[in-house]
Amino acid sequence: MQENLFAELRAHVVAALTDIVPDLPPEIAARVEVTATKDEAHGDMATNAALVASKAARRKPQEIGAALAEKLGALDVVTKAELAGPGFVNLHLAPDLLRAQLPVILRRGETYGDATIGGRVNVNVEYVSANPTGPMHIGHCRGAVVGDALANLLAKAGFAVTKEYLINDAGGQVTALAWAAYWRYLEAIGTTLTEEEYSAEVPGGMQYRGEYLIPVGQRLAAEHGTAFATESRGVAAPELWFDIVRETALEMMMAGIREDLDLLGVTFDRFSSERELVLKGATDATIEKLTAMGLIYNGVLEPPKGKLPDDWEPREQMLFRATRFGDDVDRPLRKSDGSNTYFANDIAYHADKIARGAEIMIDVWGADHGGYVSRMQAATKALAGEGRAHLDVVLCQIVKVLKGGELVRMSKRAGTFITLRDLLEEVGRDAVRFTMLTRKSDAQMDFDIDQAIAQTRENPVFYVQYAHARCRSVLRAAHEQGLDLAPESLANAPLDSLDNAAELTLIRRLAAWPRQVEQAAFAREPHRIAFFLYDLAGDLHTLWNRGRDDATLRFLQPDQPDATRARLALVAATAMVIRSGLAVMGVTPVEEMR
RNA sequence: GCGCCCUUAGCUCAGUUGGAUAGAGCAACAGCCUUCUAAGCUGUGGGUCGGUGGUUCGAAUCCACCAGGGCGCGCCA
Repeated sequence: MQENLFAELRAHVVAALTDIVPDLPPEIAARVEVTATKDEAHGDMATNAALVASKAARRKPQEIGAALAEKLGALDVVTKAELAGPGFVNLHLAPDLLRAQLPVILRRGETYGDATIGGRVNVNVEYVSANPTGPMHIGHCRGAVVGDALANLLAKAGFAVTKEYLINDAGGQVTALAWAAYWRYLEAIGTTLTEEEYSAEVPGGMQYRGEYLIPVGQRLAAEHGTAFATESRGVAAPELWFDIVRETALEMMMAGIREDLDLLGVTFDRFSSERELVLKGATDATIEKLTAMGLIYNGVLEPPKGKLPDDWEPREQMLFRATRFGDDVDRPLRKSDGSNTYFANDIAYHADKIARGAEIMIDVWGADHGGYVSRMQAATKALAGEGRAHLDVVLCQIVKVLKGGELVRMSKRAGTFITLRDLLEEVGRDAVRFTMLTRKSDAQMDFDIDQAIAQTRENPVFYVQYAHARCRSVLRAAHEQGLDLAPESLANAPLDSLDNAAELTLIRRLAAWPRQVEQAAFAREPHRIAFFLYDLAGDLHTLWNRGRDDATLRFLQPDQPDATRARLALVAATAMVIRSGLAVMGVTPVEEMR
């Protein structure tokens, strides 16, 4: 008995097909699929084996299918196999085979569904990587949840996963942060400057005017008094204060971000610092390496088509030959002042990941970075050589927040944007995480606050949580009646009495969980777990409601201890799979609804 | 102008990687509460999968072109 019923049946199908077509090429055998049927009238599973083998065997699909149906129909585990449509073979499984999944689930617990397709390959999942210039807002939230769930999913599928966050603490925005924090410092020590007078003294003008930097200024004032200002409490020479102000601001911003991540339940194995890499000389070393490979040259880029930037002028720059790896244009590595671009540092960072052993890198980015994908992939191809380490990018489209049917406006200026913390306080962690996974990440999403906290079927969070709570409620009631609920005890229960259609539908769904994990991991689409759980919850609720019309279908049947134990096994297994799925999503299962 | 993403029921969205008669929730319509079990349940109606061609046994899915929406396009990160 295999844990994955689909894999088990597929093995039977491939064996039978090999008998019928002895010289079947392996690449054809690899295309054989065993899938769940859409329509239960078509049986439990269907295979495309005859269709994919037809061409290689030079025989009609129907002919191979008929032979296949005959062989498969003779198996103990198959009650009926029939040729259908253009050459599918539909399999009706022995109910015993389906029921036998329950003891497997109960014994495996939450590890049921763990897959091996990852082969312990090292995967580095990088997500969030919000600039440490302010609190996390809702735009970061989706990437955080998607990245975290994807990493969990890949781990469950058998990959060796590292969750990583890159702190962008090297660029010009950190300089801007320091100047903004310095303003709050001047305020804290009672400067007579106005904000606009100050801003005029800041190179490029002051950014980051949100109130969240006030505590930074207060701490600087508390620790350093007026030492960082002129005697008249004006702007002192940056040499005097800049490094300390920058460090203090960075430290406090990162502490806030880590708190936010913690509230969201998002965890990392590693925080990498861009500045540390730069100080180590990683960027220069990477540029040297690429130069040695003949991939760096100095040249002038064509101006972009369409509307020109106002200050466009042709300029010679150090360029990376991204076009050699499929990108549209070669990409600059140095700014005109000779400093490195962010792209250059990012190449060095990905080289660092490869050096640390990453075989697959997955970056979760916002959609506004979509134009950056092909150049980064070009760079990793250049660094890793064809075939080895490679980069996948998951783009998360923007999230619009709705409340009371109205769009909640977000402006990053003046701190009017919704922070992640605001959202968590209003909706709660579990609802935020689940809701963020109810769309595929490359589709735009409307986050409806009212719906996320509604207690109706429209709200998938509630619906799935409620299913779990109902299972637990039945198990609690059984426990109070003195029934033995130990997994091993339930696993040994006689299960023949589980023969109602709604019960078998639920078991089929449970049996599909391992395959669902594999496919979601393969596609790098954690949202599929949310949809699976929603369907599973629906099956459980349907069965529950059947008990309203037909009391013999209720879970606890005082006069029938064997039937009760069988149903408790089903309920316990259902709760187990829901927990297992919620664990991937990072959502807490609830024991009861309040 | 170019590149990437999106377009599926009145609305919000799935769609098992190319499979059978395209699914769910909401809304609409028709039934159902002295319940371990109505913070609902059961059923019905509703579709040219944005459009046009192509690839093949077979297309919502792959390719080309077109239309609409979003994002991006040298010295921001």
